[in-house]
Amino acid sequence: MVKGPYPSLKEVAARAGVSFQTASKFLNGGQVRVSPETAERITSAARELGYSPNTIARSLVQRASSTIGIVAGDLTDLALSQFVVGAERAARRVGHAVLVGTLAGDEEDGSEVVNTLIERRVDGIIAAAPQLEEDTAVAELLRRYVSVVSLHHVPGGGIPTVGSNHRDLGRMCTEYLLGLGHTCIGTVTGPFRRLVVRSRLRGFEDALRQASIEPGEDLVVEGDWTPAGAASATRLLFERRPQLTAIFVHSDVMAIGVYSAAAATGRRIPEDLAVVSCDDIPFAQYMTPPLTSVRIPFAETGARAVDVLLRRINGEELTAEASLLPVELIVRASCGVVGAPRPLARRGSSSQVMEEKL
Amino acid sequence: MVKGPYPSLKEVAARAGVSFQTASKFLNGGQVRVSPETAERITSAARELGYSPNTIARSLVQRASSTIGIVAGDLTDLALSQFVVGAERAARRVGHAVLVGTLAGDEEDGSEVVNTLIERRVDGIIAAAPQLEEDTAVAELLRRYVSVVSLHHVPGGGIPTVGSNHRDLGRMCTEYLLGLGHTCIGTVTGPFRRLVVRSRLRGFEDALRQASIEPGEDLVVEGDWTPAGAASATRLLFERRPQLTAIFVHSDVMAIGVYSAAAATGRRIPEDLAVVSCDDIPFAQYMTPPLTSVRIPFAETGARAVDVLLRRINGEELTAEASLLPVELIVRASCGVVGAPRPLARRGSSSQVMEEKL
DNA sequence: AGAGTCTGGACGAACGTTCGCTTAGCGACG
DNA sequence: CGTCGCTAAGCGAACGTTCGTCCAGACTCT
Repeated sequence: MVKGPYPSLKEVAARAGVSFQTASKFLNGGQVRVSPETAERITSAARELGYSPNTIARSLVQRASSTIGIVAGDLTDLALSQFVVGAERAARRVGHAVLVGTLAGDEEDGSEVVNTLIERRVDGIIAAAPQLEEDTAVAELLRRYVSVVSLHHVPGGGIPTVGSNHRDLGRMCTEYLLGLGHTCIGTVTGPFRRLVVRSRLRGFEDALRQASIEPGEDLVVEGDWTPAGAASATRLLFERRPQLTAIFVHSDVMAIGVYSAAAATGRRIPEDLAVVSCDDIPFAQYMTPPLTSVRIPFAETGARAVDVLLRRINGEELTAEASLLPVELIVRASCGVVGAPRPLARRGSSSQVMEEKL
Repeated sequence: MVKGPYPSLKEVAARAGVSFQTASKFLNGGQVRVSPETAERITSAARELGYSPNTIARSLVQRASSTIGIVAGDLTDLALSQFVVGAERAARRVGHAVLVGTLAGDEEDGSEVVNTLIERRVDGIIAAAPQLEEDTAVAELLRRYVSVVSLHHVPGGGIPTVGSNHRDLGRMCTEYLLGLGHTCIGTVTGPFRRLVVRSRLRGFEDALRQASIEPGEDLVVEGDWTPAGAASATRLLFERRPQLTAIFVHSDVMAIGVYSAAAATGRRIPEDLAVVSCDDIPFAQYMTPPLTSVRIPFAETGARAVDVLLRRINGEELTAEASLLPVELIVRASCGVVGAPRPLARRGSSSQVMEEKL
């Protein structure tokens, strides 16, 4: 199915009786002076021919593609897909298109994906793949060729990050449980090799110390983001500390495992065990009992990432290494608080300020 | 942060002491004869300079961008994100990149998104947005400019479709329930304006008729893909037919609502009510009881879509209007069948044959 | 009335490739 | 010994834009 070639500026100009450069300036270039008659002739010629500017040629001379690349991890993950959606909309609003490369399999060659983007001369790249935290080859590639903003930490540094303050997040959740009167609180985390996980853990420990509780190592069990892994992690916590009354778990998907482990050991939620989680996926409100969880603004983060990236491309030197977005605790019944949800918010980059205080 | 300009072929050639056209032929063009010495000189010059071919310039002369566009609906939907991942990997494997445009808000201008892709001269477009079923403006645009393959029906026809046979799917689910001995079976569907929904409904009716059961209209209630909507639809079914013992629901997310409505009316699953659903999202196995659901191969469909698109671009006339992929019923406890999951598969385009038999 | 200043538009060059044609050199063949 | 054919490489043109410069005419000012 070969569709006809697109009409070029030359053809439009010929039909309008002007030089193609004049047509170019009028149609695509911004501010030009043409007489009203020629304007009309060019406009209608373009309309009749169905002219559509060839961005490829434009990019070639302007040496900018108006396209940004996103290297995404598992798009099936709700967090990442929301991020991509937010980024794409923001990019489109400012006239940029988005080229995505996925990095699903853990042993896929990230360099290959990045090279595809670089060969297409994207103006910049947004890295949104957790596995890039450990990939020095890709980090090198990114640093070398192109402006980059990342959602996660990239080895070697020098790449600005956007996201939320996860140390704050960990502290907020823990403080919430402490405020409810819990004193023996465990946590089921994501894999330790992830920086977010370690940050949340630090926040968890911060809060406990501030409440004069020693954050024992036996209160922490590493999970693997799956319900099954979280379930066995939870059972381990119960064995170590039968008197445990609250759990801070690092994802809603793992919270499912926490729920089932609680049921399996005869504990009721929230009467015997309070659970607070992270992500606030849509499903959280349909769990029984509905899950209290931290909403992380992934879509907004995507938009922010685009914003930061575009500024870097324009040569702005951004001050903060990290661009922070506030998270919000969505209170539901899993901690025993009933009635209308009472949001407990942390606003703006005040989060950063708070971190610096400690 | 302005990164240095990329080295061009001319620079590589100068360093290697050859003409840039020769370097071009050797590095990017396939089959050329160069002497071993020059080959070596060009190779090392390219390596030392960090040469990366400029696909933009290449696209300009070849009039093909090696890029395909995907117009995607709500990427947050697991089905669509899996589809996109599958498509992207398949495209990359054959040297194509993927430009995505999202169409999240129901009243976003689809034409704008498609225009962005067309201006970038994508070689073809994959439409993966249900809302395009009703958008004639976009349909017109697509038909006019570029090769297209769609996941959904596009108004006006003429655009090949990939996906699964949903009439078969509906029949399969219903037959499964009939085979279990149920005779009063209701269904909670998606919105009727979607073709998939109507196809599944036809399959549902096919199966009932074949079992000599009249498919009464009161057995069908339209849902809106949300758990809340599905819950009230389910209650309506119970009011109309208190003796109902089985429900075929069109998505796992809605199945959550079915479960809660069953609980609210004092029915146990699977003892009093059998539930079979569609999508088989990861969460289905963690519901209580685990949900029997139809696995639809979204990732494979994405890969197939790329395959079909590329063939169309190359001028192949595909025979079937629809390229079909088999679905598979994943049996879990929600229909009362316990023990090891017993997959019930429909293979290949045999599905199509079966549809034609009726 | 001549010099200066706009205004509308034309024109050449460049962006980094690919592609087809030409050419220099060289051995082989009739 | 002239011609043919082959190999390795060069060269010009083209792809569809943007951008800066140039130019002819009309108008203004002194």
